[in-house]
This record gives sequence, C-alpha cells and structure tokens, in this order.
Amino acid sequence: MVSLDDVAKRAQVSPSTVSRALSHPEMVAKATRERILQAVEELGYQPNQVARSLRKRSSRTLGLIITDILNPFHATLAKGVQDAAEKHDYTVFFFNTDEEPEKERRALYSLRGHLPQGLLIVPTAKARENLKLMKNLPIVELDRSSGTPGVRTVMVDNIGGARKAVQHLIELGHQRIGMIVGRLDISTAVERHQGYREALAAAGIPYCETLVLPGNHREEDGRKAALALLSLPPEERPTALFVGNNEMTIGAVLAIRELGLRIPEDISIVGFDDSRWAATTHPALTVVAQPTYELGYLACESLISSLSQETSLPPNIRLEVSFIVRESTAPPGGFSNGLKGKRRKAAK
Amino acid sequence: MVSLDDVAKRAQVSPSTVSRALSHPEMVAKATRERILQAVEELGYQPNQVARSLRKRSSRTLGLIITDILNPFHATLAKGVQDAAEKHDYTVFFFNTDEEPEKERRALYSLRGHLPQGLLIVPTAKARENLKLMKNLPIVELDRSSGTPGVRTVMVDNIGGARKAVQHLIELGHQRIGMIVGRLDISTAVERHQGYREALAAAGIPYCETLVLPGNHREEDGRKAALALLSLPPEERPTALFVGNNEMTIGAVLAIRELGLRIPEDISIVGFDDSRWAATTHPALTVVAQPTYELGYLACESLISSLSQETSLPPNIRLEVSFIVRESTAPPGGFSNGLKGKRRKAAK
DNA sequence: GTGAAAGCGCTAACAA
DNA sequence: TTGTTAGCGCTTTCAC
Repeated sequence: MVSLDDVAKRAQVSPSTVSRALSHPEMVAKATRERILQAVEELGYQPNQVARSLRKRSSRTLGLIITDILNPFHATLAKGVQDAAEKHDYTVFFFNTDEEPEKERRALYSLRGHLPQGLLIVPTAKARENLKLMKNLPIVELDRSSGTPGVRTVMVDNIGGARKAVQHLIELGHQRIGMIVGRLDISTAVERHQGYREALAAAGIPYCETLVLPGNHREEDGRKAALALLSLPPEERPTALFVGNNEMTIGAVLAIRELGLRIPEDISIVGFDDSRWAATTHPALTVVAQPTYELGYLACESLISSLSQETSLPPNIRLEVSFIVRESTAPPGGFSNGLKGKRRKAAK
Repeated sequence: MVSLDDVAKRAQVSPSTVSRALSHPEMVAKATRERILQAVEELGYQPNQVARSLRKRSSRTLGLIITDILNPFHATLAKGVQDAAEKHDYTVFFFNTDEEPEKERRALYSLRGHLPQGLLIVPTAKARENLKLMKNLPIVELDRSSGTPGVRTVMVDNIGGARKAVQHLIELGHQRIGMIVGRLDISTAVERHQGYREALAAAGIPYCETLVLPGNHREEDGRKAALALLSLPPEERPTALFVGNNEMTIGAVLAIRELGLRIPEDISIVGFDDSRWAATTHPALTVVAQPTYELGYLACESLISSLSQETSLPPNIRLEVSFIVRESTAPPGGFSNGLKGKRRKAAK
C-alpha cells in the first residue's frame, strides 16, 4: 500500500506537511498543497484509517446494534442510520442480537476493541447491564430505552400511539379489547401497554388482565397469543385486538385466518408499526405508523452531532406517530355475539 | 483505556511477554501466563484492535456490501454473513448501495481505508469497474457475479430454477408466458432469462420479445411491467407471468389486483425467491425458493476459509433452489380467452 | 522462556 | 510555512 511517506517523497516535502495538507489544508502554502495533492493523485494514495485512528485515538467509525435484521422495522432503522453515517463519512460496524442479551454482550465487547466513536443500539432487555462495558462511549438508543443513565434516546410516542389505536376501537363500539403486548422488560411494550390502559380508563372500561398477553416480539408469539385470546369463552373473548408490534401483528392475522374468522366482521385488529405486509394484506390493516427511517436517520444525526459538541439536538427525542385507518377495524359483529357457522370450521 | 503496558507492569513482565501470552500462549511458561491472565482479568484489559491491526497489517474485519437492505432477501443474506462472521470472531463493516454504482464506489473506497481482510458483496451493474479499487483484497460475490476475475462467488442455480418455473407453467398448458426480468447487466437476471428461454425452447414454444420486460428489481418496476404486459391486446397477452425477483413479484401481484384480475383464474404467476409475503398473501404464491440464509452464511465461510489458506471450499459455489407450488398457478382460464365482465372494471 | 528494540502509518507538539 | 521528533498500542524479530 502506498503510504504518506511515499507521497512525501514524491512531493519533496516532509511527511508532516503531507499530513497537514490533507487534514488541515489551510496550514499549508497553496503551492505546496497543490504539489502534494498531485502526488496523492498520481500515486492513488488513500490515508490508512487504522493508523490514523491509532494516532488520533478517534476513529470515524460507529457501532450499530439492532435486535432483528429480518424485521423490516429494524432493517429500515439500519438504513436510516447507515445513510446518515455515510453522509458524515462515518463507517459502521454492524451487529444483530436476535434479542439475546448474551449476543448483545459479545457484540459490545467486540465493538469496544475497535474503538468506535459512538454507538447506536436497539437495546435488549439486559442492555442496562451490558452497557456498563461501554463506559465513556457516546450512545444513542433507538426505538426503546434501557434506562441507562447518560444515554441519548430517539423514540416514538408509544403511549399516544397506543392510546389512539385503542380509542379508535372503543369509538367503534368495542368493549372487550385484547392486547398482545411485547415483553414487559422492554420500554416500548411498557409504554404501549400504558397507552392501552389509559384509553380504556378514559372510556371507563375496566382493565382486564386476561385480555392482555405478552409475546417476545416475533410472529410466532403473536400467533400463539391471538390463538389463546380467541379461544376464551364467548363472553370473555375480545372483539378486537391491539397488537404491540409488526411481527406479532402478522402472527395474529395468521392465527385469525387459521381460526376461520373474518377481519373485521368477526374481529377487529390494529397493529403497531406499519409495513408493506400490513398495507397489502387482505384486508389491509389499520395501524399506528412510525417514522421508522427518520428514527434511524435522526438517531445517527443526534449521535454524530453530539460527538462534535454541537449539541444542536436534544438528548431525548420523541417522534410523532400517525394513525392509519384501513380495513381491519369495524364495529363489533357476528363472532362476538355468539357462535356462527363459521366458528365450527374454526375449531380445528 | 488500560493498555498492554499496564498489564505488563502489574504482572511484572515485559510487554512482549504479555503480548505473547495472549496471542501465542504456548510460547509462555505456564506460571507466567497465569499471572498475566490474572492481571488481564483484574484490570479488565481488552486488546486494542486498532493498534493490533496496524502492527499486524491485518484486521479481523470484513466488509459487507449489499444493494438493498429493505429487501428481505438481502436482509437475510446479511444475517447469514453476520452470523458466520461472528462465529469466527470477525467484525463487519456494513454498507448499502441502493443498486447505485456510485454509492458502491464510495462504499468500497471508504472500506478500503479501514483495511478489511476481505469483502462480501452483492455487486451492482458497475461492480467490475468499481472493484478495480480493491486490488489484492479477497472478495466473495453473493447472489450475483460481476465477472471480475479472481473473485469467489456463491450463487444459486438461477437457470435451473427459472427453467423449472416456466416448465411448470407450460405443463399447466400456458403458451404465452410473460417474463418480468431484472436488469440485463446483472447476472441473475441474465441467467433467469436464459432458464426461461430454455424452458420455452424445450417445449417448442417460440420466444417472443414483447412478452419480456425488464425492471430494476424494485416493487414499482414489477408493477409497471405487469401493467404493461397485461395491457397487450388479448391475443398477445400472456396468460402467465414469471417474475425475476421477490420485490418485482409483489409489484406484479399488486398490478394484477389493480386491474381487477384474479390469480390464478385470469393469470398465473410464479416468482423467483420465496418470502413471507409470497407465502401469506392471497392466493399464496408459487415460487422458486432460494436458500438465502445459507447463501450468506456460506459466502462468509468461504471468504474466511480462503483467508486462512484452508481452501476447503471451492471458489465458485452454486446452491440448489427448490420449487414450491402454491396457489398462484393454474391452467390458463377466463381472462385469456376473451373479455369477461371483470375486465371492464380493469380498464381504468 | 523472556526482554529490548524497532516499527506498522499516521498526527501533533515543538522548533526553526 | 515547514521539518524534526516523539509516540498512539501493539507484535515481532533478535538477543540472551
């Protein structure tokens, strides 16, 4: 590889002058600078970032840790982060934890050795413990918060979004509204659950524990939870479902199909997080839509701006969600009011 | 940060001994080694990978460049790569090119400065040019090939997969089979197109240019192409569609819905690459399924094994695809045989 | 089996 | 404005 010394020789200056010409052009006389730039060009010289990092103790790299790259929500987050990082000429180390704290720990450890300038992370349930590894590293948490002190966060208004969703169902006339919530050791799940409770309370509907089932954010968890909720005895069974994330929503819809129930005639459903699947499935789903790409992009902007001390962005950001009414919600209908012919088929 | 020198002092040995104890344990006496390891433990020492990389001129990092992280196929590829990399204790620099050669060039350039050990890339159409930047870097191309000499590849049997898909349609009785193909400067598109031609030829069906439309791999391209193909005059109009990738397949299905046509009664459709969307949409799609995760995983294994000279894996790997018949294909029916009531609605 | 010394490629005092 | 020098944290000869 061609090094700075090679350039120096060719341009007949000292290595430090070459370094300056590239890093602080204004400190070098115009003529010299041009001679150097030409040599750089001719030799195809590219600075060795590794050497530069070692010397400057700062690396122009960031870490990105998400929990599930197969989830389009996370993939979109990653794209937002990546785009912002590239814009500022940062390179990103990427990790995927599968929601497993142990994988997260290993990712953090491995990342630490590479001395990144900062970290963007969708924390797992044990992140608060794991992040102790990263003393003194600027961190932004995306989507959810681990509660680690001193960490920046970029999240959406989960409470408001959930409240709106449930309110919508209540306005349609639903009284028994089930919720498939995420793990309650994850902040988004807690907040969406809170929004659910608030909406019920505001309408004077008592909170009923049997109608709330937790899941581990995956499609299969949503499916199982929906199956369980819809197997309750008729008088307890929910007439509508509010599901805490995109993957579980898909699972819930599949469960409803398995049971031979119709959406929205037999059961209404609202999901949290929009997706192509939600928009194009039949019937199209009513959802709380999040500005996912912006979330990732902004988180990265926030991190980078905090690195350069231009603390233009507040350390904790909440983005607004929007509520999209499509075809999966309607006033309570047949199924809830007794056993229709459909149901027989369902009890497979 | 605690450095090797700190450990050396605490263990009362020289820095070089500490280095050896960690990198070549067998070169250090057991007692010394244990003392050192204890000091490492007590101080929470972690080797500085940047310094190590600079010195060894080798970095335990890999580059991963894909073209569209929002495409579940690519996200799955990335997960496979990531998992394999982690297994071998490599860290990955991640880039997304959006199919844009210019972004790819920038990604490669930026990556190069970080001295990765190797590169995994889904090449864009201009990769052959761009990859000239990466002289001497071990490279594995995934999914498609840029034709760059000396580069390893891990791909699927595109020709065979396409042939099987089209053959299936022919066996159902279709004669006018349209194809929505990718960009013909991308190897997968060329190969799938070839499979299409071969299947037609084998059945003695003449190849018809008007039935083949290219698209840029995105959903919207598939939609437009399908719209165009289905707007052909009745006697030229295809009765079945073979679509060259997952995203365009979704677009084609949406187009068919827009036109008010029924799948498979009015038009059959087969996609290349399975996905949750394909499996759960209604009707579920017949597809050529690829071992996507394995593709990514194996590509990374292949790269890493080539780095350590254990050339156990062949430089060019082709994985088998499988053909999954679901509900989107049937013998040619109503639509193709003339104008049904449905069609009026379609001509919006 | 261990230590001393050199140096990976770069940047940043400090001097001139 | 430019050059000299030292050193980031590590590994690897080369001695002993």
